[in-house]
Amino acid sequence: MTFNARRLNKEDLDLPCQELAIYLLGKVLVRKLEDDTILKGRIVETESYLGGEDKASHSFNGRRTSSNEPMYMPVGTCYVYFTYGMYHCFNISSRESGAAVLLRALEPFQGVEIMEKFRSNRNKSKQAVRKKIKTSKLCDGPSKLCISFDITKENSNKIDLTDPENDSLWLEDDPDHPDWDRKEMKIVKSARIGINRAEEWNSKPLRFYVLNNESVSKRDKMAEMMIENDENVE
DNA sequence: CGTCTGATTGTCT
DNA sequence: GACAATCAGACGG
Repeated sequence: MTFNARRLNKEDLDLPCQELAIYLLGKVLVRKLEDDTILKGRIVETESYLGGEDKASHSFNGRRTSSNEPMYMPVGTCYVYFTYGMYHCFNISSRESGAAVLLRALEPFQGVEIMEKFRSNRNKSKQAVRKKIKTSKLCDGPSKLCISFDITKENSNKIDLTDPENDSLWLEDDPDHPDWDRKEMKIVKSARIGINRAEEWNSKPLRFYVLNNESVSKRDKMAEMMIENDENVE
């Protein structure tokens, strides 16, 4: 049951990479499957990947291949990247050409049973040993959210999230959802996760997540302390 | 809670 | 041929 959900358009998303990453926190990713099932999750963790100087970005130094092409496409284009031989990562291109926002975690609230099915079907461990995944942990990582939402390079790469003709994947503003109070949302800024090369870019605060949200993939205690201190000052 | 390791394959050099 | 924007499971405190 949701209220006043509004689909986000080009103008909403037309922001520089880092601003878009922050803007997306609290927004809702919606997926409509072939059988019309609707999956929804609130975005609670994002990362910015800039172009040019950003060594951790696939578009570093203007690098342009058939694979990273969506990073150079208009705002709101999906860039799905296949990695580690078995996982996908889901990005949304930003205003600047060659920059995109990686979605790292969602708080699922609709279609949870389907997500559980997608997740456990991937697990190769024996059924008997298989543990039930906590709802808040269904999408607490960039590849886990792709598995839960059945997002692959094949079915979602280069899709325009703002195209009204596209009814399989889009974003919504959902300010009046009963169990979500936007005013309570505090944003933590920390270093990105899983970046090995890229030296000095490792430390830059290009990851953004909602403080105290159970679905965040990895907490940064130091960064969270900074926020607590800021509160005391006010 | 934290740290470590094996799995697995498309993509680029 | 080496690497990768990860994950699940194992093990230690």
